[in-house]
Amino acid sequence: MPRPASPIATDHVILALLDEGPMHGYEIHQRISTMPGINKIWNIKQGLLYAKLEKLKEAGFLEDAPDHPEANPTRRYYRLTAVGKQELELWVDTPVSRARDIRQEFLAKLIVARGSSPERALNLLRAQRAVCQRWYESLAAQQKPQKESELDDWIVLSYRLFRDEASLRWLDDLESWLDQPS
Amino acid sequence: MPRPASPIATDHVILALLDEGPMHGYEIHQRISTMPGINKIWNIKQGLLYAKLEKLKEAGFLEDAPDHPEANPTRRYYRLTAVGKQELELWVDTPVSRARDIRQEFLAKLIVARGSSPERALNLLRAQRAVCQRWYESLAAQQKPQKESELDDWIVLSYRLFRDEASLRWLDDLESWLDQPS
DNA sequence: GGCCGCATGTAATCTGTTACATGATTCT
DNA sequence: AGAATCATGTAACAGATTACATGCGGCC
Repeated sequence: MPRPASPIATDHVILALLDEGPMHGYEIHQRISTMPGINKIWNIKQGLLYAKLEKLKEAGFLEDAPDHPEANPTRRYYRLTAVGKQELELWVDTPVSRARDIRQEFLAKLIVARGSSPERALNLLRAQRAVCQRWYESLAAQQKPQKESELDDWIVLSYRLFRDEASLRWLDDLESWLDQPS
Repeated sequence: MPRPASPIATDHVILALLDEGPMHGYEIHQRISTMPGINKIWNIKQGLLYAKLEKLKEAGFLEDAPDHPEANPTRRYYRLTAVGKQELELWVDTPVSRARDIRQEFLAKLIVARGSSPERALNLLRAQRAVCQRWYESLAAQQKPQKESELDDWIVLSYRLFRDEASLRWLDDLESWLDQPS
């Protein structure tokens, strides 16, 4: 199964839920749409969820759990496979590599990581901060163009500088916030 | 022709290019992929561009320009219609209504507006700032949850606060930068 | 009986990406 | 002649949304 080029956060949140134990589609949908934090980031449509579950099964990340006590023709339970678990762990511990992925994917990782352990969340936070720092520095290394003709390039660049600088400060704030359980 | 729910910036950049005069598909693609600023935001795939041109024609925003001196079976020229021009003007002067649309769509509008006139760009900038301010205030009105269970909600909220605050400062900076042609 | 909530899906449509097919023109 | 670039498109596929279809069970 080819790994998608840009990892899809929604899939991994499904895996994270199933890490708690076998679950059926409807329940997954209920859980996701009421999960604090996650339900502010995106909402998955029911139709798509069922399709995704089948795909995740084909990819080997999930398997049917017909032995589940409540499994029956009207309730189809899925369970996380070892491969799925491994995929999940890797995803959680890997910071995102594009600034635009902070908004949804990094937030999802962080929430999932916090559900696992505070240390894990802190490690992710620090790893992401280091990546963020590199983005910022490579942007800052580009100098303002003098020519009027390149002012449009600079507008885009300046936006990214503000955005990445804000991300850095936010990550710092969050770290000190999560570090001391006050 | 139904207006798409979330306006598509790429379509309007195509309209903006054609506002300069009739052009054929290949030329539009070349222009877009070398346009300062715009080419930092997105790149349109050739295959998609030709499909889009046909759709924009069906929607009445463009029309064929077979009377163009260089039009021939191998070069198909399009021209902006009055409806297309109107659609373009409206798009340029309307600030984006979701924070996430700053990154691509607002930047595209701003660059197109600057191509039209400095005043237009400044007006857009100020209108967007007002919208941004409202986002920020409605976010800031929500208080921190006390319960541990809602900390995940707060993480998402705090991210948005940082992001929107950075957008505001950036817009202010840009305004003073563009206001005085130094 | 009729409605609501549970539970699973399918079909149509849209937007976009990748890759390919086709042929003309221009450059060396 | 051959290669690069100009120029237009098609086909296959992927991801998501919307809307619909189906059936079960409990409640009023």
